[in-house]
Amino acid sequence: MNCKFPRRARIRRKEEFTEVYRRGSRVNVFPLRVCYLQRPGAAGSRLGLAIGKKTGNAVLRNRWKRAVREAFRKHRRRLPAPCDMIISISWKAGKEDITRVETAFLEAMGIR
RNA sequence: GAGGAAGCGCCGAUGGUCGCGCCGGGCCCCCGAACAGGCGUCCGGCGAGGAAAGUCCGAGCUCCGCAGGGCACGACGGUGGGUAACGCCCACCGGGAGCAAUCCCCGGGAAAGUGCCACAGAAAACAUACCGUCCCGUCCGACGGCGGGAUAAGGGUGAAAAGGUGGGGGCGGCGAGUAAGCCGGCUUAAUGUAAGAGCCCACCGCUCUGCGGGUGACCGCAGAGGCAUGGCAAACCCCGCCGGGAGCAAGGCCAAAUAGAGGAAGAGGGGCUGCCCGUCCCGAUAUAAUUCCCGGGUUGGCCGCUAAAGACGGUCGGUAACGGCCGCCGCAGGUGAAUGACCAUCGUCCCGCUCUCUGGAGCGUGAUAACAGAACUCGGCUUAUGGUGUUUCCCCCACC
RNA sequence: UUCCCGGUGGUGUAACUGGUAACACAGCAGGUUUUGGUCCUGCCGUUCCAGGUUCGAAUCCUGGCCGGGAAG
Repeated sequence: MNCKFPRRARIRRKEEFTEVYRRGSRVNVFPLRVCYLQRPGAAGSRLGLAIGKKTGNAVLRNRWKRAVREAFRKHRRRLPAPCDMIISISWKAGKEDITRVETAFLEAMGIR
């Protein structure tokens, strides 16, 4: 199973972010908020992170990013169709909810 | 053994699996070929902190038609060192706290000037006025009023009242006399009797002078002066000393894109922030310097970018901060922002059970921490913090 | 990155050049009233926090915390 997560699987440009936000669909599974856009024919799915200052201090924000990236990396190849997704964190989430990132990610993928 | 005070450190270790970024190398792809570059893959190396934080100081570095003077403005403030520099550090001095080790101090000037010191109090700063007391003169029948003078040993206040403590005596008369002695008896308190200053003496404090010590802040000793001139400069201020401005979005290069098109103000504008002088640049009746408004384009990549006044070890100088020399190491470089996840063993800790010589030992479950994440780079400061190791010192108790 | 301003009852504001923390509304309690309203009285404060200067700090100084704003 290929579980790599290279840099080109990241959304890094402003216009790509705005396109996903404008034309994408949304799914909320606590503590995650996912905005995604299907891209048929693409090489693979891509991930963008939008974690603002309300989430916590720099250490806490880094923990959230790492947890979300790890869940995406593990299950990237098992997604039904290639798509771009932007994941942010619910403002109600506390730091104890980081452990629920992977199950929430799988649930969001199953709904889709 | 108990308590305390200063430092100096460490942030779990080892192995494995998967993953990310950078560097070096191998293979493969693109290409006519090579370089550069890209993609994939493999191997090796490196990959957050003592505060990376707050952005409070000081620098390096880069640019600004050189940066010059004066006034403003701002920062600092015992002395001597250290340093690239500092508002930092070290040592010492002075003051304060503590039995002590030790800790704390925005620690210059209040007889250069201005101002403030509420309430209370006679008075809050020329010891003068005021109230009180006494004497004299005058008015009045008297109480008392007015004027002048004397008296400082009176005036409950207040944060602060002209340095503090202790002892002596104080005033008038006699006496040659400011000495002794004798007589009278002022104020307060009920009598006896005691106490009473700015007077005298002693000590401490203060000021001045001289001598000695120290680079200096300052200290020690001796003498003199009864010693009229509070506190606040984290009030204005004065003195000394320092400061050109902006900041890696600095600044430079490449690529891409668009139309240097329209309107208004305009004789001065800008280079240093407020002003004056000086100096430099652009411009002066227009196709005008410059400023503003509306509209259009790009919001990609590379350099700067990590070697640092660097770390570690030794040695020498210095009380120390630190410096000289020698050896050795080469230590994160992201850019919608990498440094992560899981497993095993060991270590540490909490809880439960069992054994026990009450020191501990074994087993099981759980946790592996608090504060916290580099963004051009250093030197500091400040703030946030859970454990833990170790060194030195002080005080108390017990024993030898 | 650079710079500026502010923080006072629950809310909105005062407090001169340091000297008793004041006002309005709201809330609560009591009184007046047959009841309600009006009216009267009382209560409600770590002056954002911690130090310092001072006899005395909301005010002055230093360091934090939080909020807001300006320029590029």
